[in-house]
Amino acid sequence: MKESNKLPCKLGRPRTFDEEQALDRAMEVFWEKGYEGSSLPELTTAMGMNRPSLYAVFGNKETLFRKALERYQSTRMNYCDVALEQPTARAVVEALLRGAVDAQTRPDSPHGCLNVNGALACSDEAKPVRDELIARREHSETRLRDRLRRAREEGDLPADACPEQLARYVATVRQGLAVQAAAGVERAQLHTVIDIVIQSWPVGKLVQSASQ
Amino acid sequence: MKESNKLPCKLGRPRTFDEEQALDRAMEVFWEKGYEGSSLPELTTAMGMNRPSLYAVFGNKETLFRKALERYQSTRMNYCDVALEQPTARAVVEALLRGAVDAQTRPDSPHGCLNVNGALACSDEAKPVRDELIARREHSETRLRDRLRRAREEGDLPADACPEQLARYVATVRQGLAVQAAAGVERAQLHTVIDIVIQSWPVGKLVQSASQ
DNA sequence: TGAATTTTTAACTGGTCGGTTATAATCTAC
DNA sequence: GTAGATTATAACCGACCAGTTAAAAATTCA
Repeated sequence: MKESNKLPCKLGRPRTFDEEQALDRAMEVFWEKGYEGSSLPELTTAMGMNRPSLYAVFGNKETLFRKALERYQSTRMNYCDVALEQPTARAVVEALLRGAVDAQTRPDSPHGCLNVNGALACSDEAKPVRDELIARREHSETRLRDRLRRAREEGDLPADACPEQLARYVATVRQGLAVQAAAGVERAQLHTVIDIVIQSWPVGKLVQSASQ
Repeated sequence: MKESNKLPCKLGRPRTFDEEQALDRAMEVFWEKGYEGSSLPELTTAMGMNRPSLYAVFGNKETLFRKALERYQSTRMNYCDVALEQPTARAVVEALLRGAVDAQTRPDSPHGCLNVNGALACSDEAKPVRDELIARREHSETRLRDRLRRAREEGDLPADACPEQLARYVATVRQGLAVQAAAGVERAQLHTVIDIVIQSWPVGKLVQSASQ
């Protein structure tokens, strides 16, 4: 059984590519064109490697995509951990949204979020990867929900606040921002959207009575 | 010049399909699988017609998609006109968002919004289609912005409110809801997201001071 | 009946898809 | 220098893609 040893052996002809850099390039192609919109010739060209090497190192297109997702998580979504450690729920939400917008509008990367761009609607063949993306977005929402539950316990949110609902709300805004970023909306404009969310945080009876 | 006469002539072999119904089926396929994820065999099967007829009646895949977009606008986005005629900005926004969620979570239709699902990230070949969708979403946002401007003139919104920013915010939430709906989130849960938006509307200095 | 018109059917076109195979090139270890 | 290991190159595979063509079938009108 010939298992793909990822470590480039010292024996044999040397590789002409760096595995991590190649994965970054693949991530960017998927990010910009989606899973189905990315062809193998595009991927191999961007990655600076030939097709048999791609299959030897990364398996196939789907496993390459999943590894690109992992890479995206560890290099572009690292603001999430920082955000969830903020002292207040309000600061958590703001850091999460502003971090998302900044990551989604970097001039040196495709715009939008790979976890949304990768596959939103797709053919039956691509549905496993779409479901993977859905699961990742849900996981992110779950982490926020748990953090908001803690905030309520700490008195940082009103006792009648609903962490599930608030997390769903923030996740919705975040995904909406991703759609806008993918469409080319400027970073500054997206931050003004976050201003509105933050101005009215936390949403509860206090705000409701004041705004009426 | 043989222009495609859409009207089925009384002469010749009769059609086995209804043009409007066929377009509805095509719309649903594009809605569920996106422009690139929809193949011609899938489309012709769903539409109950053969390929030469499809080309004779609808042009090609891209023009079929654009006609499906028109059909979507006139049959599934008709809540927009009603929403924009609501008496207050708050009622406009609520009708717009609730109408969107209801249209995006109908049990007899694909979930999500065709204007987002159709093409978010795609290959170079499909970019004209993607740009058409972006333009349609922008147009929708522009209509809301104009309505909010009117609301400010009418004193329905604070004088220091920013219609552009508010419209962008609502559009962002709306597109976020579309992503969530496409992922299979329940209608009721999405309505609770709207509850939050509406509770804190209008967002302004009043709310800001109250929430702090 | 038969000519004209339109649609259906089925096969075909060149091109691209993801994935594989065989061989040539390039390295280390001995 | 040579054997063994690994990668690069290029051609190939069957399947499917969007789009077209040619002929058969079904209708109306004369």
